[in-house]
Amino acid sequence: MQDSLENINIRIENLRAEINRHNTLYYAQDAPEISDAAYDKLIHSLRNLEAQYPQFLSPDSPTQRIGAAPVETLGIVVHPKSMLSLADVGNNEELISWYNRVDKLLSGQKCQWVCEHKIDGLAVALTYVNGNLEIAATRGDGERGENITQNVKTIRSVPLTLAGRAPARFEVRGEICLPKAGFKKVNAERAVEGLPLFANPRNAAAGSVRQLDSRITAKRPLDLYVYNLGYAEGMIMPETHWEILQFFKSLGFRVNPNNRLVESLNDVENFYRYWTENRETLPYEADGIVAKINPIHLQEQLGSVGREPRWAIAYKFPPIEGTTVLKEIKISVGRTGTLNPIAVMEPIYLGGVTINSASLHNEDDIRRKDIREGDTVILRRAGDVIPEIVGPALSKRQGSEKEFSLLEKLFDKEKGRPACPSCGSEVFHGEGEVMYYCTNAACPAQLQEHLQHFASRTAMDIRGIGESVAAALLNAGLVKDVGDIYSLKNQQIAGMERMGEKSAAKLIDQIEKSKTRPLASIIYALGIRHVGEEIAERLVKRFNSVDVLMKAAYDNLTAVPTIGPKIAESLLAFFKIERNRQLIEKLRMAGVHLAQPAQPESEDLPLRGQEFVITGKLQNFSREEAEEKIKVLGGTAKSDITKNTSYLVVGEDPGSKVARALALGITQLNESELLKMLGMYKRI
DNA sequence: CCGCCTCGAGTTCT
DNA sequence: CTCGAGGCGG
Repeated sequence: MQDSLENINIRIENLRAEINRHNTLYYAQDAPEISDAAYDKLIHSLRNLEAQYPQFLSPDSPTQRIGAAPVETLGIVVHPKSMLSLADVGNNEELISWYNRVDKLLSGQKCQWVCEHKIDGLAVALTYVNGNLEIAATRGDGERGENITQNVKTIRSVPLTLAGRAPARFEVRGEICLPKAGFKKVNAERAVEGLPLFANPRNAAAGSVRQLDSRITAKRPLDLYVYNLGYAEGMIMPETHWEILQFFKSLGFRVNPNNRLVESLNDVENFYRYWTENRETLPYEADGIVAKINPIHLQEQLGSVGREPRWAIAYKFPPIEGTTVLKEIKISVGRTGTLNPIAVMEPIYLGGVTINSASLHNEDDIRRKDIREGDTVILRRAGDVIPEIVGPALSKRQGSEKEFSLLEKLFDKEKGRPACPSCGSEVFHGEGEVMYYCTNAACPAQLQEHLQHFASRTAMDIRGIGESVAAALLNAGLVKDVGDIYSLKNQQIAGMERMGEKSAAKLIDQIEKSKTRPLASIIYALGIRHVGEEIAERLVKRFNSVDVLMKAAYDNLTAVPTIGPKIAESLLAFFKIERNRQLIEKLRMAGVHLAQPAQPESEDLPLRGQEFVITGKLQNFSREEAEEKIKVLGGTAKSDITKNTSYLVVGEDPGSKVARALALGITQLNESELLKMLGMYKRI
């Protein structure tokens, strides 16, 4: 046993070397040789060995990335060479005049440039001694920063031991950031735990790195991109910035693969333009580009002014937040009759797209933010894509803007009362409610939305009826209520614009198929207020047919779990309206299945009581198909994770649900595991 | 009555 | 993905 200790030490060392090699391949070369799972296995065996033989534990071991016990405070580190900040320009003229100054100082010497992204993160300096990470420090005020060594060691793209021959002592500088995906995950977790959310990835990265307990840092998917040499001792360094970056890469650092070596100012401008358009595609937040003079001797010749080097410049991207004029607040009618205020704005180009309008949700929201027609407003395309009006730019307010009042907006002079903008019907506003409603079930605007909803995938699943076809059917007068689609004739459809024989036949076919949709989908398709997919499902379980449901009294309805007074009244009101009763007759005549035999409730289906949520793309079937299969086996499929969720099925490119599942300790399944689970019961 | 958990409805652009 | 609203338990 005794003599094998030496062997164990060798095994441990070999494992560490192997893991470090894969780290380099993964982070620096971007060319992994093994799967993540295989990598985790290596880490796992190393951790086991180290736990068994603690005498071989080393602070440089890749397992130390899990973090260490908390410290009281972070220490202070004095930077041997101060960390400067960058001068920045905000437009092309400023860039050109900056360039001209430099050109003059260099007396016209031509040189190459390196273009990089200005990643929105936290600048750090890492000191390596004899190839090992010694100290990691924040930028601080440029002279002294905080010691964050323990925390930085948990970041996987930070090499703890270098892969090649390095200077005896040197400092590398870079940016620690939290990639967008990681940011979303972290915030999702915090939301679950009820903690305040980080405003942006930069704050999240800074907060993570300054943790006193590095075990918390270890859980944040931080990244490091290196971009500068601080200083180096004991080795001759390459003569250009570009070569230094390549050298860093060979040592195992992650260098941004988007960096470019270019020839002229024109190339710099092109780099900037390209990334202004495409920055949304980057995995991290970038707030601009940085252009650096490539030859080190020219950098030295230029030196610095104050706290800013003269050989580099930051060129900021136009903000993803912008201001524009709110021309008018329009009211649109939703499918349930909700009257929604929409901001119509001067078109503004923001983050790669031109935005014309944004929802203002409701009157309360508008009042709260004090948004007025004519205001210059601040528009944001936050984390996700949907534009949001943040508020008015008060400094631009003239005084002529008018406060918004929905009722005033809806006021019809001829009728002497507020009226629906589409049909002129009366408007209803429930006590204590935020939303206003159009009271006319036959309102054309509502009808179009309703038709689209009726045809939607989760309702009647009639492919081919989208916005334009729905509008066309209504305009042509072919459809007065959704039931009319069942009496459409091929020639009628083919006669409409942009509709040929073939599409018409297809549509008729789809409509025919929809007659056998599950009863719950049909009830959902009716568009009864407060009755979505979930409630429809419960109603079917209890009542089995539309006829029974129509006859159900208030008490029968509220006896169903999760159905209370509001939903019961909404159902009663719906079925009381003559028009709706006629619609149901129309559906019946057309042969739509309005009843469904009682499900064998007591029969023990294999997945009974199991709740599934699916995230990401599946390979073998669509999400809907997968959900259908789960339901057939007695399971339920939901769209959101709750504490009752049994499994999260994780497909390709999953969303923030993974984080939620982790936080709630919910079992995750990959697609093949789901298939296995479904396959086991295939015969049933 | 309040706070928690879910569900429902609307949402921009290409 | 967000907020509002409904249902229900404490």
